[in-house]
Amino acid sequence: MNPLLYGHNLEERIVAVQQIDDGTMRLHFRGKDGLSSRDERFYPFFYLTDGRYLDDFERKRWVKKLEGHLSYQYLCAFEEWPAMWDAVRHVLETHNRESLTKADSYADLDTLYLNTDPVTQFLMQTGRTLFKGMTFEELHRIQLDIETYTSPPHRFSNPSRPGDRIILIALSDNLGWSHVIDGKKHSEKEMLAELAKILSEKDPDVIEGHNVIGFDLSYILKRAELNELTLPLGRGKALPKVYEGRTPYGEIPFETTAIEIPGRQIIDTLLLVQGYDSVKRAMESHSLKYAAKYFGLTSPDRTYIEGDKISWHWDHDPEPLKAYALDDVNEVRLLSEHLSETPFYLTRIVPGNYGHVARMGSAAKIESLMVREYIRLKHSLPHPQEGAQTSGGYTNVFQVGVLGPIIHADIESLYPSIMVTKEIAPASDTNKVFLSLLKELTATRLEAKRTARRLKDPVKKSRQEAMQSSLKILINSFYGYLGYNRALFNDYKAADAVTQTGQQMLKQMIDHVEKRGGKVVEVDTDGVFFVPPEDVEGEERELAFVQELSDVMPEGITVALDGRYRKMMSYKKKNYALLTYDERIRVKGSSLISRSMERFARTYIHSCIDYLLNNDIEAIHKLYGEHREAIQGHKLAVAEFARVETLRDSLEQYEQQVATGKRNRSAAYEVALASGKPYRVGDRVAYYITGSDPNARSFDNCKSAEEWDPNFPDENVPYYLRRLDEYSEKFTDFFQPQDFRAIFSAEELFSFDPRGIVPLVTPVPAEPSESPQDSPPRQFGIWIDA
DNA sequence: AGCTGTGGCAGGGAGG
DNA sequence: CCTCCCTGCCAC
Repeated sequence: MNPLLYGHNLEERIVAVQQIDDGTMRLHFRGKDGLSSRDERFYPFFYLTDGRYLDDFERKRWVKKLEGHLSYQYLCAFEEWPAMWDAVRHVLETHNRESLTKADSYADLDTLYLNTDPVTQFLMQTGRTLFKGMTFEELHRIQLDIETYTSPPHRFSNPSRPGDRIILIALSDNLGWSHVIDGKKHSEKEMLAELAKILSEKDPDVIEGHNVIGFDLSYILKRAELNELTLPLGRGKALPKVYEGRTPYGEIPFETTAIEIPGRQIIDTLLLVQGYDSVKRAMESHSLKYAAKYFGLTSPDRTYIEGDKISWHWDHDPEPLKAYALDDVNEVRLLSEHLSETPFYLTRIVPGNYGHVARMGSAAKIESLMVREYIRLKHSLPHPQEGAQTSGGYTNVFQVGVLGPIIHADIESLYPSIMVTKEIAPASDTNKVFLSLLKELTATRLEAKRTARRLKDPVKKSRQEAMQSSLKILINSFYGYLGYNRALFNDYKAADAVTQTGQQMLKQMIDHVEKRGGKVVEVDTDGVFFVPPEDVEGEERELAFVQELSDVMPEGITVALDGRYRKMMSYKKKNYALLTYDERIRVKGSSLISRSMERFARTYIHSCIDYLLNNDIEAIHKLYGEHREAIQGHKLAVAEFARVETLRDSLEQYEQQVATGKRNRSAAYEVALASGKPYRVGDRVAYYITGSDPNARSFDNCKSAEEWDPNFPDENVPYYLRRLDEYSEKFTDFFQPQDFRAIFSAEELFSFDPRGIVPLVTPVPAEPSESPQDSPPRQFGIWIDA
């Protein structure tokens, strides 16, 4: 077993655990051959925290005291203050000095570690340890959703408000069981006791729900407290642990609450959806209903009840509520199956339990791997570097217009490959763990990829696929970790070396394509779009050409064919569209496709691109005319022309910042304020522009989309016509000026003649390159450990 | 409270 | 009109 990837050994499986007096764990394993074996092992890893048990003042004091390589992260791991102080005192006494410096032995800390309660430690770790060797299907997962009563006129239920309470608890599991605890038949206290009883009998490994941490569990625990009931929801009747986050303004305790239930893992599908969308950025909302639809998990006869109708239903027509709640837990189960397999398999590798790994970011995962190995080596940890990274990927556009055929060649895993081949690693990583980890994870990924290809069984195949794709994300984060200002092992010079090398390699690829007679259209970071030389025709020759590119690259760097396209519309850097050989269109870039645009604009631009790539100029002219007419004739529904924005700050904060001149007025906030409704951070506001001035300032001519009345449409027609023209102007560079004017004009169709209009191709002149001494030196802020 | 990085486009508003 | 700054969203 490779110690770096401790826990990844699938040959063994822990079947039982026993605590020995001195705190050592006795773990019982069963080998793959089915034979039992026994191993006594000191429990090797603790729960790494970010020092939340230390207040800032104390932490800084220790950071200062333990200069250079420090141990504070290790010491912070102790749950209780007294235990930590004992540890510090003991270490200092043993070493007979006032402070720890470099590379002190941690032998003594092993002894101190015994001071923490091993059972608690173990239960915290069950996700990582007991689940090792298990498959996702073997987990017993229970889904939970509560419905609450809200006393009118409030919009959100509040567990502390008289009259508000839990009215239904819906449960289901992955074995086909489901149940509703009915608030009409039981008092709230009985409902909560029933929940504890069911959890104890069913004894699930995992509790799942959408916003289950932020809402359901918080609400349940608060109501239990008010009902003076202790809720043994954990294994061995352990009580849930609640960590109230310290918010500076002390509001909305829901959002900062962390909950742990010993022996069980909590999976919040809201967090999984947010994590998924933070990479993809394609979802309009992170609600359960939207996410279920987005992933195609909704059943056709599902019951929907609006949040503000729940209390009404409870009073007048309670039956549909049960169906609704059961549909919710059903969707949670499917959503979780879709998104939690990845973090589940990562718990084999990353220290931390399943619930924790599901919430961890990439940098936290890498850091925990690094720290675990340093502790295993009994070596101290470095302090984060001050400063900032100064460079990134190379991006350029060489041709604007419609071109084809197109090859997209990209360098496979550019940054990880550079780090491995050029041995770029943090300078502070004296034990050379970083690169070993990177290489080991890459090898593990390739193995999973090979296995996935080999397997026939779709379930096993998809498991390997989930494993390899989760490793890919982790591997790609190693570069980001180098430039992360809070990383213990960050190294900005190393990060810059990686991007600089990447730039060189991309330019090398561009040069070679041009040398061979290809026409480079657009490049970004690790890939090149180009029209191949004339002699390169057909897929086979294109592949051979890409192989040629690969051969001129340095050892260890591979170029692959990422895609081949009939045509490409090159617009600006990071903004383009592709026409595939099976006639599909792919649009990329914030100026061509963005959620901040009006919906009519998104479809309009998409259609224009479609017609442009298919050389149907007449259709563009027609489309433009139709849109003009629709706007002028008030034929668009409000959803088509409304803008939807997310409120990122509270209304109070917005008003205060506007009053002090720190911020401009903005339409979304003005609409929210005018509505008088209790908007909260994260709520989305849909609004449109009124009046008749095409250049109206949006913040004093805006109205909520809900107020729009199709019988008395008051949207600002000149304004929306101007928007249409602005969107049309994106296509200026694709035509001769007179052609452009003819296409995007309101003239009748019969007077428009598309013959002879051909989309242009324009080479982009090279930007004047800045000589380094001309640019002012980059200013660095003062580093503050917040 | 928790957070992987840089590069790039566009829109709104304020002020010259 | 232009420039600057800020924010949002997106590509990799």
